[in-house]
Amino acid sequence: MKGLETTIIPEPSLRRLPLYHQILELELENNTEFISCSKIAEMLDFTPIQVRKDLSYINLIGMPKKGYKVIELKDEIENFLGWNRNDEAFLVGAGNLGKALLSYAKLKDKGLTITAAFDKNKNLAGENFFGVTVFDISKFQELTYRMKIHIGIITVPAPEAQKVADIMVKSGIRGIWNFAPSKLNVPEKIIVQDVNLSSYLAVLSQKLK
Amino acid sequence: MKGLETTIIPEPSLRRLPLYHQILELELENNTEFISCSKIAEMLDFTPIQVRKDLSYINLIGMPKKGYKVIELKDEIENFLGWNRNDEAFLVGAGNLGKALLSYAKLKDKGLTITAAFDKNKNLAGENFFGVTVFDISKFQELTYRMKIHIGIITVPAPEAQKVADIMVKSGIRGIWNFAPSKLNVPEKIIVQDVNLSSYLAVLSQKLK
DNA sequence: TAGATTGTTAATCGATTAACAATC
DNA sequence: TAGATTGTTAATCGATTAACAATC
Repeated sequence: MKGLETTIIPEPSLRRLPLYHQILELELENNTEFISCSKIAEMLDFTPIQVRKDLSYINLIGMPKKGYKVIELKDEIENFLGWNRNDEAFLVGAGNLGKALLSYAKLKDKGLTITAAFDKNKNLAGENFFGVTVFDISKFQELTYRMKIHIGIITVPAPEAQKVADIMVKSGIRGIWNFAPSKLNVPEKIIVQDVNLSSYLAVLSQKLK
Repeated sequence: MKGLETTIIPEPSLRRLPLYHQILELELENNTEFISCSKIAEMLDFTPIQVRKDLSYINLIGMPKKGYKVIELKDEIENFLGWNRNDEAFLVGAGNLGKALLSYAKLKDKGLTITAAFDKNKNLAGENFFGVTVFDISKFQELTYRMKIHIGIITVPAPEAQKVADIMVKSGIRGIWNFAPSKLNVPEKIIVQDVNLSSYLAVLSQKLK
């Protein structure tokens, strides 16, 4: 039994864990057995100290002089991130961006399976993209209840995002992954994760100057 | 003439500016004339202090008791972010994600126009998506030189991203917006902006627990 | 053994938050 | 005028970096 007191991981560290995982997958393909923080850092242009600190939030001991066993560290990160559990999500907006996400098979390896897509365009209902069936948006609530889904993905244009969010909230969705460039108005208890391309673009342009 | 000493904006503040801009566009549609930091903060679930601090990096004075003129603040943010200049970019990878970006008309309002797309699939050469022509990847270098492009967007699958980055570097691209979940190996002087979905997903899952 | 690397505590740095004078 | 809000300087908080003992 572990202590009750668990240091919670800072968000910046949490965001870096998937990057470490990606490196570990590459190294595993090369049959590397051990990897050190310095090696990981070098590959990602981070500092070794930062990598070591980040990994300290994970339940794993490395070996002095050798580093971490690649397979163990990879598994432990997956474990920490919950990538071996499998969450199901519903996606709303079967346009190009929606289809891009549906086609992205790697999501499954990261614990997320999109089990159905929805769209307001009735012509799309019944279509199948990358093995995922599209339903009319009117079916969202019923199916969410029936399949006990609690993650929703929004890939509709900005002006429709709020309407979709309202439907999701009403249907009992607890977490929303929002790809529309709109600030969603939802009850406090709903988790919203925004992917805002404009912010990236602002940083890129600034750095280019 | 301004002083030589300009306080540079912290990256977190820079990333928030586009969010403020979005709010201002909404308010402008509503014909709101003035807006205060508190109002902006309330709409985005930020603190008023943070908004005020962020806006202080921008060259604009507000009016005590009233706030900022919506139109002025909007223009000044656009100016600060360089959204009235227009940069041209080439996109490589005309799959679903690539098409999603090509269809996203709002990019133009943010100073970025994608003027051509490239793909290694020769069947796509000559196709036109949302007004943008697709060329074979072999044409990338020549067209980049000729059109003096210095921003590249990578929307190919992970295993091909490095190859594309190499072509971009060789062609004189200075900034890369990378949507592939791979760490790119490029010379130090090249700016890379990664959009890593796994990091978002990690944060969302963590918060849901 | 010597040396490299981990794990962890302490120091530093930078962003966020607070405080408050200036102003309309 | 009183009160709300800006603009800016100071205090706080948290993440990053440094330092160093422990270990194989």
